Amino acid sequence: MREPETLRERRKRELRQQLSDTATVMFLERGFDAVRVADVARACGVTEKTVFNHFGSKEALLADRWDPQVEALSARLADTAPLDAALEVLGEELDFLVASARRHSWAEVRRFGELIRTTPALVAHHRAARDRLTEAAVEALATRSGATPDDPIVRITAAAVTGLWNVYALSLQRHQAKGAARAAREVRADLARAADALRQGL
Amino acid sequence: MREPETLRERRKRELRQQLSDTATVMFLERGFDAVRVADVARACGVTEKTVFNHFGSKEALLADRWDPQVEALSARLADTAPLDAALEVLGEELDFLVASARRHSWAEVRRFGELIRTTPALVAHHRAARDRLTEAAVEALATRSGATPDDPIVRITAAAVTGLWNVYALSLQRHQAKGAARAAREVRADLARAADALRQGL
DNA sequence: TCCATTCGTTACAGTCACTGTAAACAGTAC
DNA sequence: GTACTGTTTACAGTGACTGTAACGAATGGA
Repeated sequence: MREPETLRERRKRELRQQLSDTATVMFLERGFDAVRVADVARACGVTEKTVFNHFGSKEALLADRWDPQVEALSARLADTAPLDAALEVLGEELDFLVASARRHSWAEVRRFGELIRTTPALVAHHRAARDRLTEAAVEALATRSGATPDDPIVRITAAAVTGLWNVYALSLQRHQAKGAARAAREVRADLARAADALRQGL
Repeated sequence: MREPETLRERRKRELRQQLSDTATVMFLERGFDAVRVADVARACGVTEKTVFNHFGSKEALLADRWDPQVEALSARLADTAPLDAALEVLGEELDFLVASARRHSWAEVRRFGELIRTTPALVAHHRAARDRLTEAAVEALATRSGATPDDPIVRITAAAVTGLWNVYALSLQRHQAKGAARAAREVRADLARAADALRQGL
């Protein structure tokens, strides 16, 4: 079923990757605002316009983990209870973080989080991604339950589930000083407590 | 306790109001993107720079209802259970909408919502406001319960409560064609259902 | 192997939100 | 009246993002 990749497609994919990787490193080194899109373009030997042909905005250059998470959540929600689905996805995300910490360093991972948290434009981008997550949850929950995506129960469930990402982000920030493994454990515990609260009712 | 307002202060307040009102009308008439900040400035007999002295961004020019809602929610949460507090605030917001519909017209109110929903920059602004709401809820809940603002239970509660604004927005959109009074009633019902779901547990 | 089409890159010109600064110009306090 | 203070202005920038036309290189078919 999978067509062999044509040369044009490979070049495109590789350039895209190079742009994103280069930009991410530059952002981490100098800060998001201190890097101009033209800088990233020059570093990759292309025109500024080319960058915008590949990415819709400067923020989109940052290699973040949102798309995989949205996809993972959608997939899980098809056959798992909402809260469990969220906990599984976030658990995998923690695994990914710990693995990243091994590949690079925990300090690097922390700096990445810090960058997102302290850059207004990236915070906004982050919020947009969260909305995409909620929308995906609504979609999946509606499909599963046979309700319309307008159903208030579906909506509030999706919102509550997405709230766990809130807890995740803050808990991670809170426990990060304890090191990768320990932090991951604490975050898991916080998430479990939050999920229990939702299960039991407010 | 209240100092009499000096002339400078009055001028400032009035200009600010004029800028916001003028901009809002222009946005509704021509669309957000078709109005340049310089246009608003010119319409008010002032420089573009002056506009930015009063408002931090073009989006902030739009007269929205977020600040009062954030304040109202904070206040209620001090002495009311979270879900009830949210329902009361949103109920008052519906009253306000119905009153606005009487003052202007329901069509006008709908166009305002449409403007916000269809303009990406305003959607983003809206998301930022929602975060402020959540943050205010966290603050109030933590104070009330004696927990820290980092507490996962506090966080998830705040997120779930803020989720009701999600339901509100969508429910309003869904029922708007039925007219102000009827729509308000339906939205109230949807909110009550969503709140019950949270109370009972997911 | 040649040709036509397709598609990404480039050069270039432009828009517009937003910023910094210094000078002019109030209102305010004494 | 005079010094002080806060706001507006004129002006000159920055940088993200867009549209367009020309160019060149991969592609698919003859």
